[in-house]
Amino acid sequence: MTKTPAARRGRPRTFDRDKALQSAMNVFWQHGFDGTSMSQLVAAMQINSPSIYAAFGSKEDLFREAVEQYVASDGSSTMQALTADDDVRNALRSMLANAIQTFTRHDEPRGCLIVLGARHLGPISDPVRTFLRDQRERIRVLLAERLLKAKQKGELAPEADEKALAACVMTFLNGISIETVDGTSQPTLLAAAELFVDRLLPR
Amino acid sequence: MTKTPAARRGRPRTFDRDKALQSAMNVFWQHGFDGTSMSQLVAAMQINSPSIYAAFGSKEDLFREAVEQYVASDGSSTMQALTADDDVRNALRSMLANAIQTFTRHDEPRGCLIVLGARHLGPISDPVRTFLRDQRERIRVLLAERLLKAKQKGELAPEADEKALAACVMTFLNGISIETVDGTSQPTLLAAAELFVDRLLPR
DNA sequence: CCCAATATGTGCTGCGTGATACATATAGGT
DNA sequence: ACCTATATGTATCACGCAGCACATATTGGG
Repeated sequence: MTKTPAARRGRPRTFDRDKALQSAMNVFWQHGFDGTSMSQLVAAMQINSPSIYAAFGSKEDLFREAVEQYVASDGSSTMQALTADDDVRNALRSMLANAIQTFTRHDEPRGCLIVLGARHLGPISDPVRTFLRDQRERIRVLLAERLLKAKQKGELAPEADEKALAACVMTFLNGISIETVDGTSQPTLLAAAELFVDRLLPR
Repeated sequence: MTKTPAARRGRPRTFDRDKALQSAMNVFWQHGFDGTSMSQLVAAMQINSPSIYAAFGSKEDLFREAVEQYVASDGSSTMQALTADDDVRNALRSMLANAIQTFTRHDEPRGCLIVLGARHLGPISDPVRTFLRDQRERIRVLLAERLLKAKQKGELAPEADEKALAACVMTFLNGISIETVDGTSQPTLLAAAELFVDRLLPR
């Protein structure tokens, strides 16, 4: 017993609900929930705000639907990579590669909607954003210098790539910030960090 | 020739500029730049907004000073750990441990101001935030399941801790999002990911 | 043909934002 | 004492925000 067409009464929609949701998802993906204003959504979806509210409920409801759509499309392909290959290493590699490509697919990279969606993000020219990025770059340089020194002292294999290692540590360090705010317990993070260092710099 | 006391004219300040800056830093640390309102700053610093503008210039100038203070205090102790120990592994371990403790030191964990400062973050009860955290938790579970399967198939050492490994991958994955919006190039990230997987899951 | 039901567009509301104008208060210089 | 310079507190500005009231338009059912 499939659902009947239901023969809806009243004036029909003049826009495609799925396409409108897709447009909304892209705006949310780029700017986060708080960083996205109704006027931006109105412009991107090409619908006036009362129609948005009528069709989706509220800004928050719209966001939730957008996230579900994201998970079902971009997100699921990344997760499929995890189970597609029989070999764990290949599976992990292709999953991470898939994620990186998804996050950088657009003109202005957006990262992961699930990870950054609750966060505002101003324009790429935002002086605050640029300022902070410079601060982070300094840390990356310090890490590479420290690793280079270790390599010269013979603590690391001569063929070790200190810049790639620094990039690894930097990524891990950035991830820690997300996790702490997420509420991941301190012991869990400390254990993960121990494991990370032990594996990254084998004796 | 040290700088003369300068014998400032006019009505003197009734508040301690450094303490006010410290208070501002804490608010920015907790809520990010956009997420912090002037009224929050007024409440935390115990100064009316005209005095804040007179003493610090603008909200953005105040934020920059707050970040510099952060780098000079909390940030520098983390970075000192990197050079304190002669052994690279110990140095990296203690740096990461120091960072984790700094990020989780307060009632509500704040992560790193440098990493998250350009991003808004609502209250911990924010339904949007909770919703997204749940989505991320699902990914962590999927990762652990995949790794457990691999362990059972003998692809991983029997003593491997799939949950700790999943936590590691999760942290790395979260970090990738930060890096992509930072503008780190795709090849750099892909290389770091390759290196990460190779080291994390040794044959 | 008229009614009920749904969609659309105009224009608004109350609120919080970052920032400031203005009058007043308090200091040093001469 | 008077002038200049700085700090403070009140009260306010114009603006953008999420959301909605209301009238109008367009459909199917009877």
